[in-house]
Amino acid sequence: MFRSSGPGIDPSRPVYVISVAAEIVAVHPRTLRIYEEAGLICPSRTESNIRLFSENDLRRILWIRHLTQDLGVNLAGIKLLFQLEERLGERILERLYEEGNKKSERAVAAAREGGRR
Amino acid sequence: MFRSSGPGIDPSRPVYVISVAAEIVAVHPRTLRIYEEAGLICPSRTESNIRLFSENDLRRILWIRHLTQDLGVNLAGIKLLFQLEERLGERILERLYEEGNKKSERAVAAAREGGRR
DNA sequence: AGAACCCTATCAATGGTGTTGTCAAGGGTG
DNA sequence: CACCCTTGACAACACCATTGATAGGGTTCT
Repeated sequence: MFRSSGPGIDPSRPVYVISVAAEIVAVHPRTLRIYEEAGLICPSRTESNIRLFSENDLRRILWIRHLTQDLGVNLAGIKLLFQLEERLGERILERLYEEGNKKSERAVAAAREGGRR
Repeated sequence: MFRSSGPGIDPSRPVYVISVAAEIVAVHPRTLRIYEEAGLICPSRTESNIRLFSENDLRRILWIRHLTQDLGVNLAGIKLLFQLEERLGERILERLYEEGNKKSERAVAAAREGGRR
């Protein structure tokens, strides 16, 4: 499903520093920090406290983007949805809104292509 | 659970006109019309097109109030949550946030007491 | 060492949302 | 007839989401 899910590549591995992550998902770094403050994402940190985002983090960000930009849900609503997801087992929201997710994944793939040029 | 769930009283029976319903749940009538426009509530109508709210409608409104006022979720988010509830079977959200609901029910009971004076 | 990035924290501008409020013009009912 | 209901529009107010800039300080790489 994910371009980078090939052999030897772990989608949960933290690799992108905030400026790179922000460029890939086409969002201001400030916004990513706000998402983290709101408890919506939780990127890893290096020993020297620098945020590192994984592919899974990017996917989560694009999912948040879909909810806010396309559906108009605010951050409080997204937080509630994520809490629901935790309690009801993994991929319920995503199963329900697969089209949105596929869109997100295409966007990631495209963005990563673009970021690589 | 509901004071009015006694014998002979149907919580799904449409009885309250908008001004009465608004007074009971302590919300402006304008707000209730906006909730309906947003697809969050669907009160019955008389033959002459006048809205009639049931006890269940009031409970739903107080649930919406809890989500917006206490949790800060916006109407788009609530709509999504309601869609989830529909697809995942009845009272999932309410089971998760029982304290909020009990609060809502106490509020309804109190409001109806007050409205009766 | 210096450039370029990261960190936190703060302030501000912009556009959008939620809620209440009011006005108008018209219909139903005591 | 008075009063409440209807829809539709407009406005005010406060708050939120996003982007942007700034300051002071740390990390990484060349």
